[in-house]
Amino acid sequence: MPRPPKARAPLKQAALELFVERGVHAAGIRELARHAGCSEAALYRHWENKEALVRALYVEHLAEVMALLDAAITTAKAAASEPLIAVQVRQAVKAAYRLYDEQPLVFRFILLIQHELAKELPPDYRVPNDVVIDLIKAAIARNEIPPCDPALHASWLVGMFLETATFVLYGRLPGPLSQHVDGVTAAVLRVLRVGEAR
Amino acid sequence: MPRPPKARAPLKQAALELFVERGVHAAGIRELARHAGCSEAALYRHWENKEALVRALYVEHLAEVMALLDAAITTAKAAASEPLIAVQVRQAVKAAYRLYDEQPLVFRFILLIQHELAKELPPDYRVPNDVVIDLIKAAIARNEIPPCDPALHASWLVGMFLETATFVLYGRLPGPLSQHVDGVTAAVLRVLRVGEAR
Amino acid sequence: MPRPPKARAPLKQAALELFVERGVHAAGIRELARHAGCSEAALYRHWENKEALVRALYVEHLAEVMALLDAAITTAKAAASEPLIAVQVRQAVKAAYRLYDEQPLVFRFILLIQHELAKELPPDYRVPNDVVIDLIKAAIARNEIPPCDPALHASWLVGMFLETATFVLYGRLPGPLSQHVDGVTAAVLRVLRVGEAR
Amino acid sequence: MPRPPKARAPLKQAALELFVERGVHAAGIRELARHAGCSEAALYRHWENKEALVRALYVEHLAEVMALLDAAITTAKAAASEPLIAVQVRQAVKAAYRLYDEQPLVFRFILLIQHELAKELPPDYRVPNDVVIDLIKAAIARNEIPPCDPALHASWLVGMFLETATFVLYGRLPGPLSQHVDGVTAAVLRVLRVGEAR
DNA sequence: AATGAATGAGATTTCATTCAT
DNA sequence: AATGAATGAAATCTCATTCAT
Repeated sequence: MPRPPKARAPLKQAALELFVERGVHAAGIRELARHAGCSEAALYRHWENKEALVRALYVEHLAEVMALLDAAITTAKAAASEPLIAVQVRQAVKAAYRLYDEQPLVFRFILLIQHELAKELPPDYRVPNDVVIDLIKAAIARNEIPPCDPALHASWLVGMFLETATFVLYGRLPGPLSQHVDGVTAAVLRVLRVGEAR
Repeated sequence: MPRPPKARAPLKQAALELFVERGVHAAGIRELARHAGCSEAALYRHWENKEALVRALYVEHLAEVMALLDAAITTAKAAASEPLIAVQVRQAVKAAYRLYDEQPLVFRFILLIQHELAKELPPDYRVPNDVVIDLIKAAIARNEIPPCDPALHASWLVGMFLETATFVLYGRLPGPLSQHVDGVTAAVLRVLRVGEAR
Repeated sequence: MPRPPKARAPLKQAALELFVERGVHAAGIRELARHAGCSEAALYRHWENKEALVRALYVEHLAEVMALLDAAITTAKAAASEPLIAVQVRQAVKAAYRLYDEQPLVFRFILLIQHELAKELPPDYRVPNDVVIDLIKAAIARNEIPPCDPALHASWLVGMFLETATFVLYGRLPGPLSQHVDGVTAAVLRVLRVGEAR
Repeated sequence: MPRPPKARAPLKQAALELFVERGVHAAGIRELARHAGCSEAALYRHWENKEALVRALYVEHLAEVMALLDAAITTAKAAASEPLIAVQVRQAVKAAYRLYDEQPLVFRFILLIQHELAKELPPDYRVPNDVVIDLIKAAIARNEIPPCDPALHASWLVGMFLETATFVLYGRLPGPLSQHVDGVTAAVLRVLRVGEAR
C-alpha cells in the first residue's frame, strides 16, 4: 500500500492560484513550490515538466466543466410552460455560474489559458463550445427554435454567458454571478427565438 | 538636427505581429529586433521597456477603436423603418468587423491582452464597454428599448460581438467576419427588445 | 571670435551633482545630458569620453583646493601669541571648511573619487596630503613642534580634518562645518605638541 | 536531504577579494562566479542580487569588527599608571589594526563601501562610530578626560585611526599597520586631554 | 523519496560611444 | 555644430530543469 503523494494536491492548488493571479508564464517553479510548501523538484515527480502540469490542470478542470454541463443538459426535463431548450439553458448556466461563484479560480483558469492551449488539444477534443452547438442543433431538430446556423448562434450564447462573468469579474456588474442566471437565460432564449419556431 | 527615427515604426509593426502570433511573453526582444531590422537596444530609446511598448501599443490601438466606434455611433441617423439604436448598432458592428477583416492584427492584439492590461489603465479610462453602456442608456432615454440594466445588457452585446469574432478566428465560423454584421445586429436587437418599449 | 561653448559648463555642473549624488558609475551619459540640458553627444565634443570628464573635474577641483590651501598657508603670519604653524592650520582649515559649506559638491566629489583616481595620477602629482606633510616638516624646521614623523602626523591631521566633515555630512555633528574650525585647530595643535618643542 | 551548499563560501570570498581589488561595480557577476568556481546563477540562490551580497558582506564583517571592538573595550582594565580610557583606546586600536594586518581585505572592504551603504542601514544600527562616542562619554563620566562634545571628539579619534590605515594602504606610511598602535594611541590621548580633567 | 543547490541557456536591460542628418 | 537615433558589448538577472545527498 503506497503512501499517498503529499505534494501533488498542494502543487495543483498553488498552480491554479498563481497561474490565475499572475499568469501562467509569470508564475515560476520556485514560487509554485513555495506556495505549495514543497520543494521545486517535487513538481517533476508528479508531472513531466511545468507545461505538463498546465495541460493536466486544464484537461482535468475542463472535464469537470464538461461533466457539469452534460449533467445539467441531460437531466433537464421539458415542462408544460417551457420547452426543453429553455430548461437546458437555465440549468447549464446555473451549474456553470455556481461553479464560478464557488470555485472562481477554476473558471478563470480555463478562460485564461484556453486560447494558449487551443492548438495543443487534439482537434476532435470536445469542448464546451461543442456542447452548445449540439444543444442548438437538437433544439432545431425538436422544432423548439427556428432553423438557424448553430455555430453562429452558439457563439452568441457563449459570448453572452462569458461576458456576463467577465463583467462581474472586473466589477462592472455586481456579484455573485448566480444572480444573473435568469437574466442570461432569458436573453439567450430571445436570441434563439424560442417559441417562434414555425 | 539628429537623424529621424528609423526603428520606431518597424518595431511597432513587428511587435504587433509577433505578440499576436506567438504571445506577448513568448516574443522576445531579440526576435522583435530581428523582425524590425534593428538592434535590440533601439527599443529602449523609444519605450522604457518591453512592457511599456505593449502598453503603448494597446493604448494607441484602443484609441483607434474608440474613435471608430464613436464615429460610427454619432454619425448614425434613425430611418423611417429603424430606430436610431438599430442603426447605431449596425454601424458600430460593421466598423469594428471591417477593422477586424482589414487589420486582423490590431483586433486580435487588443483581444489578446485586454485582460492583462485592464488593471493598468487609469480607472476612469473610457473603453469600448463604456461606449456600449452609454449607447444603451441613450436608447432607453429615447424610449427605443424597454428600461433595463445597461451594464448587464452591455455585457451581452459585447459578448455576442466578441465571441463571433473569436469563433471566426479559430475557424469555428467562416470568415470574413463582416458577413456576420447583419446577423449579430439582429441578435443584439432581439436581446435589447428593440421595438418592445412600452 | 568663436562663440563660447554652451554645453561645457552645464555638463560639468551636472556631472558634479550626479556623480556625488549617485556615484560616478551610476550616473550615465544620458542622465548627465538630460540634467545639463544638452545632447548626449555634446559630452564628446568637450572631452574624449566619460572617464576624461571625471579626470578633468577631479584635476580642476583639486587644483582649486590646492590653491586655496597654498594661499591660506603662505599668507599666514605668526603672531606674538601664536606660532606660525597654529595660524597656518587655522587658516587652512578655515579655507577648506568654507569651501565645504559653500560648495559642498566640490568637496564631496573630491572625497568620493580620490581613491578611485589615486592610481591614475602621475606619481609625483602634488595632493593636499603633501601640503600637510610639508607644513609639518617646516614647523619642525622652525622648531615650533617637536621632531616627529611628518607623514604619520599628517595622516592624523588629515584624518581629524576629514572625519569632522564626514560626521557633519552624515548628520552626526551639526553644521555648518565652519563652526568647527577652532575645535579642529586646537585638537590638531595638541596632536602636533605645538609649544612643547624643546 | 539536499546537497550542502558548495558555492556560498567561495562566492563570499571571491566577492571580498574582487570588490576590494577592482571596486564593487567593476567586479561583475561573471568574474565573481569564475573566481568562485561556480555558475553565475548560483549567486542568486544565496542572495537576492548582487547588491544584497554586498550588503550581507558588509553587515557580517561589520558585526565582526563590532565584536572585536566591544571585546577590546570591555576587557580593558585600568592600571596604576594608566586610566581606563587609555587602555581601552590602545586595546581597541590594537585589535582593529591586527585585523587590518591579518585580514586586510575585510578592513579595506568596510572602508571601501561604508559611504555607499551608510544610508541603507537602519538608522538605529550601531556602528563603530557609536562605540567610540560611548567610549568618550564613559570616560567623561569617570572623570578621566575633561568634559567635551563626545561626537566631535569621536570624529577626531575615528579620523586619526582611519587615516593612518589609509596612509599605510597607499604606501604613504610603512606597514604593518600594527607598528603604529602606540603612536595613534598617544595622539588620541592628547586629543582627549587624558589626565587633564578637573 | 524528497530536498534545496547548482546550472546552462537565454531573457531583459544598460552602457558608453558612434552615426546620420 | 549639434542632435537624438542607433548600436555592440556586456551587465544583471530569471528560468525550467537536473543533480548530489
